[in-house]
Amino acid sequence: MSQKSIPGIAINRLSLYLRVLDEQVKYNVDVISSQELSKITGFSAGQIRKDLAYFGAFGTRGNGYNTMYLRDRILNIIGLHKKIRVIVAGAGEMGKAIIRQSIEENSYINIVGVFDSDPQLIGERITDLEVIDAARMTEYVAKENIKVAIIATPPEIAQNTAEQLVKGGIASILNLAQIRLQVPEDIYLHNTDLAVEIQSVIYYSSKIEHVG
Amino acid sequence: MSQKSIPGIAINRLSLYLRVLDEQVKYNVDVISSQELSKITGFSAGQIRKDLAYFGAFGTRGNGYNTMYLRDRILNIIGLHKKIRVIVAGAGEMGKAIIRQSIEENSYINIVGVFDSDPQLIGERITDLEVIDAARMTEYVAKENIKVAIIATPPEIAQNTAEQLVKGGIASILNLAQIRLQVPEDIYLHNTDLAVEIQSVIYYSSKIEHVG
DNA sequence: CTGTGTGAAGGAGTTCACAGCG
DNA sequence: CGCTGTGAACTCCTTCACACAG
Repeated sequence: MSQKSIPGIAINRLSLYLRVLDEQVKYNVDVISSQELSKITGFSAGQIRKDLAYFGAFGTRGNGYNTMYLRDRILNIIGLHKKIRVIVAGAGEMGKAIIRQSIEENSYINIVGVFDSDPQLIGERITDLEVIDAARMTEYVAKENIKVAIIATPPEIAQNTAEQLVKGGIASILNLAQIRLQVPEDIYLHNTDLAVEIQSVIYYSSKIEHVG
Repeated sequence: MSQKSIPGIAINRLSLYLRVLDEQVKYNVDVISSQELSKITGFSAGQIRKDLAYFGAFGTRGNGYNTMYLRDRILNIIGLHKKIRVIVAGAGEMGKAIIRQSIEENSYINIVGVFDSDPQLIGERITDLEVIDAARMTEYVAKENIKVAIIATPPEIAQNTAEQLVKGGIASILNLAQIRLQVPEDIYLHNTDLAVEIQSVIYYSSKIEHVG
């Protein structure tokens, strides 16, 4: 099952191709070339072809890619066709932002539960989800067989939250808390640290005065 | 001023070293080795030394790095010592989350303005900031000479927002909206797309069943 | 003798250019 | 002929191993 040497970032790009394909399908465009995808996404046409070729030959030579077919292929590659259930730990502003964005702007992300330990938040509704007591999270993950979780808690409790998720049998975590987490080797952990991203942007703000 | 071939990701790691150094200074640790930094951050000791070496020789051989000195050097490298002013476009949940995180958890990010076009939000306070009418953003950026902005608007208005920022003279943008933006070449643009990150985590959730 | 600083080797990801299929 | 699919070249980043300073 281990495809040899697929760049991790290629998966991120597939998500972006998917978004473009959704639009094209909506506008009744049947076929799109790597050249056109390149113009829209900003990635090179060669890279797009290579990304797709990692997983198979989805296009028609001399013609391009069928938008509906390619979209379907990408959904299958990422695993979105299975509508995998995702939970969010933390119902603060970051948790709410994630849930709203996912529900309002992305039909492929299926968030089924939100947890928080703040009694003020428990029971509150975020879109159509009711915030559940975080004390019940481990049990929920185990019982419902949840494999993907997003940590959007304050940094102080993020490690403990991760441990509860692991205890419940989680496979994969997106950590949005501003702290490095320790998890067993067989758990996939991806950190997205917005403070780090901001600081990186600050760094470049002084480096690129009129290039060229 | 163009340092030769510094990996972009190295800057992100510097931000993380900075966070560790802050903690160590707080606990009155005077000296830290690349080995110890490695244990805390999870990056290899060699990589840490190399990252630092891109910018100079900050350690003492046989001893390690002075925590306060190294922290100061990193602040200077990233440009955080100048307390560069940052604005946020969009006062929805994502905007609020960013502002709260920055103000409560990160003393190096200096957010000075928030903008939104929703009359319901204009005038509302987020921590100590009052939401300003988005119609005044371009003028504000120009007048106050703001160089760094975060876009946290709905995707539909993100491109227009970017254009207003550019018109005002922005240098560098962190885009959190779920859309690809077009900006002039001399503007540094970094996209962090949480939907893409989630989908990537979903992809790996089915790929890494008990590695090894 | 410890831990930094660094060239050199290795690996990962991207670009190039073209062969090959429709 | 056009555009995909792909090996080979190239660039970028990481790891390695050791010289060297304190």
